[in-house]
Amino acid sequence: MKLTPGKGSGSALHGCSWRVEHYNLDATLGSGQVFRWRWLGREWEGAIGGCPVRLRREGDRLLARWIGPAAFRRTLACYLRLQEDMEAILAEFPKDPPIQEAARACRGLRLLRQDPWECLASFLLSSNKQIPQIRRIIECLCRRLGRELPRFPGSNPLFSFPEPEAVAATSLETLRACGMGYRAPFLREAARAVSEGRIDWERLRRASIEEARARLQILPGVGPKIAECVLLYSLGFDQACPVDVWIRRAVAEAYFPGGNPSAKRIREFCARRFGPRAGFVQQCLYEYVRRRNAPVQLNA
DNA sequence: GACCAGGCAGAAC
DNA sequence: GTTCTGCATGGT
Repeated sequence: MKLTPGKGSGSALHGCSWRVEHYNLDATLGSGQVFRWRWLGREWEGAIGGCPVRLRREGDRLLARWIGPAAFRRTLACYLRLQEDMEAILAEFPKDPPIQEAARACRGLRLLRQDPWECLASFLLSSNKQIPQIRRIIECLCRRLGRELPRFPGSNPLFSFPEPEAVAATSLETLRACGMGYRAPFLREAARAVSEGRIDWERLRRASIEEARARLQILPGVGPKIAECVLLYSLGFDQACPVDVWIRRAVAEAYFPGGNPSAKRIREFCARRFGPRAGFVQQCLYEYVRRRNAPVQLNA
């Protein structure tokens, strides 16, 4: 069923633009912190909170169109973290040559403020998977359990991220049919925990990072890396620092030459060295080493 | 066929 | 406490 924007303000086509500095949209939407944006050749298309969105850069402006209420503009600005002072954030980066080099190479790379449920579910599906595979699994999940959203003229079908209640009520066979393998029971249990209120996002936002981290790691399948992703990308903890295989290799190479530090030692090192904006530092380093070692197709 | 991927859990040491 | 191993699946 193809839906078209109606005349009501809740499903109308809206647009706006912001003047932005140091905002690399391609790097930000393609940097492995989020998996559902797709490049259409001239602009990015995605869905936030059930609203289809298209984004592009033109000169010093960031242009947005969406199908939904006019007030969605504020939601979008929050999601894109447009109010951030990147100069001030970069000033808090460590002065180490490896970090400064990564920061220079990734100027304009931003962090997003995502929906915590979508973020948790996405990174639960990310373990031991490559980004293109993660994207395919999530797309399949949305097609099967999400709802079809209104389309921009000429657009392909777009689906919402499924609600936790929908995932909680789904059979493991249905989940596994999306190619998620052993992660299926982890995803369903997380969906149950969220839908039953055992994971309370507002409470986690107000908690200390230590408490929020511990509460997330109670969930099966959520360890140090996935917990840090949720803390950083959706709950507002900029000091959170996901350490994955890329960060581990890069940090070991730069700071432990000839050594073979354990994952735990690398995590502790990053938390200590990267400072209060460790999440931004980590994102720059991640993007930098991925570009260097395996050129990223940002517009793919 | 071996190895790896935005990891994690449980067993072995 | 740290290290090793299996886990589903798909790509190289």
